[in-house]
Amino acid sequence: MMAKYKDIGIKLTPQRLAILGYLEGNKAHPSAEDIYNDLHAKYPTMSFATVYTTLATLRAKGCISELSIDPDKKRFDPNTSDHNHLICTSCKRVVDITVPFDLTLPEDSASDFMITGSHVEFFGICPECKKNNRYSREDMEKCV
Amino acid sequence: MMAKYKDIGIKLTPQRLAILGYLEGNKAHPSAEDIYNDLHAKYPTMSFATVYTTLATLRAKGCISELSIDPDKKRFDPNTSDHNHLICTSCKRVVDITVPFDLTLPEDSASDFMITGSHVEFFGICPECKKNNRYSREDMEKCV
DNA sequence: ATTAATGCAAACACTTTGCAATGGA
DNA sequence: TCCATTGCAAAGTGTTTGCATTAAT
Repeated sequence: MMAKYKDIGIKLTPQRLAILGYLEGNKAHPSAEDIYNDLHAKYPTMSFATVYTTLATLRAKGCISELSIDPDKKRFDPNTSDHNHLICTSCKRVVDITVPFDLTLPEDSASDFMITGSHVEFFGICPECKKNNRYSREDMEKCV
Repeated sequence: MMAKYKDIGIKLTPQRLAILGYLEGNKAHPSAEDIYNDLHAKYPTMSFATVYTTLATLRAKGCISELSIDPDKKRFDPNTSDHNHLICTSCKRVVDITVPFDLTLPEDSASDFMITGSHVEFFGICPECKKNNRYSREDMEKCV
């Protein structure tokens, strides 16, 4: 995410500024629906279409990244620097993992792919779900 | 995936046997649609509903796992043992990575989660897409 | 003034579900 | 026989798109 929105090179409409402001420093890895729901109260004219198209635009500009961490919906991350994630398989909360890992892939394991990146996901049960017993054996086996 | 299907403990209908046979040793990480398309020719009565419900049943029985590697559709893997994946961000081909990684997560990084598993995904461009120039800068930045 | 962005609603893609009919066990 | 499974079609999610209107530059 950029410091000054003008540098992004897109028209700064009130809707886009609201979305940019919402995402700035946001560590919740929100879905499009999360964003719409939270912003619609304050910006009644905010539409789903605008949220979706703005997210697509910001992604194309490299301002945010799209996570396929949740099998049921896309989640968005304003932190585009290299990092990994820890996911609660019960409530789908996602938290950042900033410790680095050595993910050197032996040349002969790469199947002649041109490797461009990697991502580690840890699965688990978050403290809240644990405390409230909101988890089952299935949740624990399920890796999102 | 089990050696003898009887051990799974489900009714072995022709449709389920077809799906089980299709998945056995399958390294393509097919989607429900892939499975339906490939089997429908041979088993004309095979329906989408049966594919979906059978996949859900097999997953609940622990015979297959569901991957959220592809943001647009669920992919299924009959290999339920611990392994990782390499994904072509252009054609969405998924290949197995069997080399192990040390993914020890420091206690203080786990945010009090009860860790239950992990998964590494590598992104890249497969040889076919590379050869046919079926990739863009966007594809290479896109991490599925 | 130009041209891109907006809101709406319809369309789309993937998945799930209700229900009567079927067929394994 | 009995009850789970099937196929169909409808419904349910999440996402994208066409288009007339609006507004940022």
